[in-house]
Amino acid sequence: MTVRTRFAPSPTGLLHVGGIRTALFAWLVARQGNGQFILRLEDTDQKREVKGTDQHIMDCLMALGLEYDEGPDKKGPHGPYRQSQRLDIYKKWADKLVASGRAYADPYTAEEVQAFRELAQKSKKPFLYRNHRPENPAKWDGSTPLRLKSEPKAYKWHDEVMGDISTGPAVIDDIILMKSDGFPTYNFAHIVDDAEMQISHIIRGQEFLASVPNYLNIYEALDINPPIMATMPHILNEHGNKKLSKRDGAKDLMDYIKEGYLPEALVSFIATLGWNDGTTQEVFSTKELLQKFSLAKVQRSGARFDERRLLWVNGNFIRSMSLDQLYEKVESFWPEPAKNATTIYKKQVLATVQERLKYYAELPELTQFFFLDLPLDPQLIKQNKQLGKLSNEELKKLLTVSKTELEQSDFSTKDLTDRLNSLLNQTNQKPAVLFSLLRISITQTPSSPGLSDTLSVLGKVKSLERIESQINAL
RNA sequence: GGUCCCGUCGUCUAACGGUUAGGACACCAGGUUCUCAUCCUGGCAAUAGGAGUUCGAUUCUCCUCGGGAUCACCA
Repeated sequence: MTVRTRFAPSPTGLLHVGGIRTALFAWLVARQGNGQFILRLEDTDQKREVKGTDQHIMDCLMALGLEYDEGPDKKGPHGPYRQSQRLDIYKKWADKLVASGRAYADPYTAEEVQAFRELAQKSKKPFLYRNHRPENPAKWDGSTPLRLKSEPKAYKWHDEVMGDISTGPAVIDDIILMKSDGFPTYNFAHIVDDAEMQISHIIRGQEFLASVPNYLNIYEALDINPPIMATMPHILNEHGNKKLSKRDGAKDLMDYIKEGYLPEALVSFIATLGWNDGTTQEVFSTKELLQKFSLAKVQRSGARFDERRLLWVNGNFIRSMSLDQLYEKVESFWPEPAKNATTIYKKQVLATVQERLKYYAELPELTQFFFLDLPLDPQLIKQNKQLGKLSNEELKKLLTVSKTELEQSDFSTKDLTDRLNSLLNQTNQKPAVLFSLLRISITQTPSSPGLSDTLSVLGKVKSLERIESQINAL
């Protein structure tokens, strides 16, 4: 069997972590099986469609490296890959069902159906349209909905993730296949498309699980063998009480890319949200995922989205890069004043912050003092536990002595370290006092890389200049 | 409400029916000549509850409770 999986989003909004995980797993299954991964846009609801989101979806997949073999912008043998361009195909299959007596025209208005529904709710019974099925429906002319003439029965089926599932006949109903606007419903369209496109595995979110028995009924009516099904549990928001959604503050996946999260880190994090290989491995490269992923080990319960863990994973990837690699990735994230700095200088700066960078967008905050003189902030000294106790005169004295000593340094890290040690002896001060004072004087920021590294990279002229400014300000 | 799925540290998770219930994130404490970070060491912290099967249950069964999904001319 040729493995063919698909990602079939509707272009009605931005893609977040939950949606992309379904795509990732489908992609992994396709690549593992040497098969194809297909992108299909399910744009059958013109009202809900949001312009531009189709492109956004494609951009997200590309950003994460989830390349698809067939899709709206990629030719394939089973196109087109937009449902709105396949209406004649659905019509053909619908006619087949009409001909075989398994579909009929819905004679009621939406209001009438709604009245049935409310009646059922009042008597605390589940609403079933088939209880109102007309005896002699008119011939379907496309101006009314087309409904499945269902055959209620119990179903048992296997889900690659959820295991064996069984339901009773009560969940089977005459669901709508074609809407009165000529578009198919999702329920019908995806079955037709998956068959036409020879999809082998349907990998999708939990929201569809309850509808599977109805789908099985359609598959039978159409005489199609259902594909393998795998249902992904939802990713929940950080409170664990709701499925992740944009409205709940779930970030658009592109936002993470823009903030400088690595695609590989996002992939690893998303994959391990509800999946693990059974060992204690916490971070996976895409290559490793291709070797180790399996639907059978996907968790059945929903996982919460915890951004702190993503932060850790991302930092992990950043630290594992070579300086040159990192330098390349970080190019567009430098602070404005770094524009005129040399490559060599920027690389030196980058080396000092590589281990404290969690995502690229932090770079300006972490490094700006290397590129411009920040305004003196007296609070930094005042609020320091040790320095706050000293008088301005004492501080001045310490800085002056330090300046004199550092003026003789060649500003190599080695020499700086030696001279800083010697200064500790000369002034009889603890590092917590002297080094803090120097660090604050030079960076004017609450936290920064180590002192000798910072001095060395910043250089003799700038360093002494800043110490001088601090002395004058006291 | 009906139906379906799920329930191990705060979070992500591991544990052929036999483990002092393990790891990771987060958090806390200590160390790495200063801060932040990294790294190292240590700490906190869980089988939702109750029956049953069994010599023995996180694991199997049932009930209760809790959470989620779904019940649209949305997907």
